[in-house]
Amino acid sequence: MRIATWNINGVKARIDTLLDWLREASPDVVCLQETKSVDDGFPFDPIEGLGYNIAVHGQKGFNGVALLSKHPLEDVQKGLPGADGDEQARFITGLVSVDGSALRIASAYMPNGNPIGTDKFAFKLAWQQRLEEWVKTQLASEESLVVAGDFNIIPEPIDAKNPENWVTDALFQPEARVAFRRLTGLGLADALRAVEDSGGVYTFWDYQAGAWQKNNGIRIDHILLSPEAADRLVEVGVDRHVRAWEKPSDHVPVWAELR
DNA sequence: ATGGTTGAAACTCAA
Repeated sequence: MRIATWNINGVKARIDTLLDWLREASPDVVCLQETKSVDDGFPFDPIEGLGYNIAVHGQKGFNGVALLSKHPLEDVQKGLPGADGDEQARFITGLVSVDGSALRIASAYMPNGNPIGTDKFAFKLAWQQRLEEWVKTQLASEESLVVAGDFNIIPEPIDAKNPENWVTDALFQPEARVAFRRLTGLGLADALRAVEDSGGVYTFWDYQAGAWQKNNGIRIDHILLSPEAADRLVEVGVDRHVRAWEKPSDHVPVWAELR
């Protein structure tokens, strides 16, 4: 079964691109981020037409996450626990059942956190802490777990074409990277790093300053797997060709094939 | 150092 994550940067503006990619890649489950749509405006019909069940957690203008699944989607939960009054739609999980075995899948859109030294960066660190607590709870249960999404974290210097350009950016701050490393320390495998030599593999290229043309990219979209899920991992990929399509998102899909 | 681009929705913000 193939599980993918993609920061789509506006699901309504990107619907034709999304449908083209769904037809091409035919993933079983897709975690979307930055849908930038209220739930009522989400383009359910054309996606359902390709055989997907859909769960959405949107808000007006910004953020927004969704799960698409060719298999039954149960026990959907919206929002990341741990902070009263957090209205930002950045987290949705569901239980996907295939052949009698269940997999807990989360679509996560971690705060960007720029600029550093502001309440935005503090919110990012707090959100990472809340995600860690949620993961700990899940790992204590019997379910296999996949946390996929835009983590807005460059884990290591090899995950950026020009790491020196990111030293003052929230995506490359030591505190945020350490928080990401705590997730892998809990036993979650960074799928791409586990299977491939992931140096020089990027998932995001800025729209500005010809970043794509210069391959000035970063790897910030990740698929994290619990030990039982990692045992089933057979292949990982980044669909970088999608970045060259017309009207692309600034992110490309990342996927993992599980037995 | 600055400016470079995009989406959503409102004439600016977040990324």
